Amino acid sequence: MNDFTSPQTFPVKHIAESTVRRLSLYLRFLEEFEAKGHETISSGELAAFGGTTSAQVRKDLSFFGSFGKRGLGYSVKDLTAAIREILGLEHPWSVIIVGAGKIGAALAQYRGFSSRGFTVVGVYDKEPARVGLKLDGLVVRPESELERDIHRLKPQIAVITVPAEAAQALVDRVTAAGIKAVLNFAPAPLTVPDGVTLRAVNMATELEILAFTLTNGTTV
Amino acid sequence: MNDFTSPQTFPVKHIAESTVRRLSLYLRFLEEFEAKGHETISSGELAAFGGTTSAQVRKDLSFFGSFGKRGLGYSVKDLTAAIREILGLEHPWSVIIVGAGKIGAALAQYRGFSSRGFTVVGVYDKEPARVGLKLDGLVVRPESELERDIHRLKPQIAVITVPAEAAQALVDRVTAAGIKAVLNFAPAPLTVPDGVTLRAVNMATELEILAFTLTNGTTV
DNA sequence: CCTTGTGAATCGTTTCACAGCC
DNA sequence: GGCTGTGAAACGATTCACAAGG
Repeated sequence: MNDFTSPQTFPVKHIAESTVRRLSLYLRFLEEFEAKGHETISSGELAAFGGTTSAQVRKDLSFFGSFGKRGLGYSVKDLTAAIREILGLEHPWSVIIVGAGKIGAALAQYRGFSSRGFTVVGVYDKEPARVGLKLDGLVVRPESELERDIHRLKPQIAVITVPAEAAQALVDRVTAAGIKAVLNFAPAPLTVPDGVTLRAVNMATELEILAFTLTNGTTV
Repeated sequence: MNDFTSPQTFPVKHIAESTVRRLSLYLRFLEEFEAKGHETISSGELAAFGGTTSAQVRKDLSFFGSFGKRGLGYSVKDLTAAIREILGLEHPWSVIIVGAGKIGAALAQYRGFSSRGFTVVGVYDKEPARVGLKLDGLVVRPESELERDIHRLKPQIAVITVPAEAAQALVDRVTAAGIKAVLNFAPAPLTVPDGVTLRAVNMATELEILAFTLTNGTTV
């Protein structure tokens, strides 16, 4: 299914979010597997880890090419490289964090980002009391510097960790300044201009889904 | 479709997670709408807020009963109450947080939980340096007290915010002690016994989905 | 013989469209 | 006339099952 000349161009139309989420999971497992010195892996082993089926694993990969050998499985090394490339992790991404409250500060210092190629290049807050605080080598900067810094450092991704009321105005500012993707932790639904990607993580919603499941038996 | 005698029993078989997630979103909007003094709302207004369609809103609600009046819309007050009941938010839930690192501490102090009926009744860490720290009125307790406290306070939900390596062992302990739902923030896939619900939030995966979208154009 | 890659079948979710009711 | 509630149609994702290839 893949174009035989250039393994790095993926002729993709539309990929389901669930597929991308699983690829991210497979990648994590492949890295562990590689660290343990294993050379090959089958779709079944990958599936066991991801809580899915071998057919699902093969289908997920088939959207992007054929990476395995029949009868043998996949080269751990090659598949790791292929998935990193599919996900766009071959080059690092620059991230700014807008809001240096508890969650913003926690994310700024979170090791899991840098270890996967996401570099936090700036943390911003409007509170003078927080500006200047050191978070793991980064100094919190005033929100007034946002536009200047975005033009200078060209980060692609903004993580929004301000209170709900302030979120939309800040998203408007960072997207106007050139940010192309937004990860929203504020409990408010945001809108972004065309061409900008938006994802939201809502802690309260996650707990509410648990509450629903607890009260309605084994549903969901 | 609803049983006419008791509005609080919902004869539900299987509800999609996406439906529950949207209900949580509708509830947030309804509360805002109520605060603004509006008395009724249509499925179209609710849809505009949730980024969905009026048919979707009506279908979501139809799984649980009929709450509106044809030609008129929904009573904001009644629909708010109905969704709170559907989600199981009529009574408060007790939550423990396992791991008092950056993210655990941030969640322990997060207002968005308590304001929606989730009460954090304990925060635990194994590091002696963190035990005794005060987080917004809660004192970090030693992990060794987990079982005793779960038996005593009967929390239903555990939020796991320890490093990946430690996560499975702690989930085993809290589920053995009686926890029925787990929200996992550790970047490790966990397994839970039958009858226990598990959800995972992975910050790195969220960024990776953004990276995929950025590198693959308007896909996902 | 084992495991991949993939059309075809199945299953689940969303959208359509309209009858029913305020 | 306007909006809900809901079967039916359309769409999308997952699972099946098997041909192809090491």
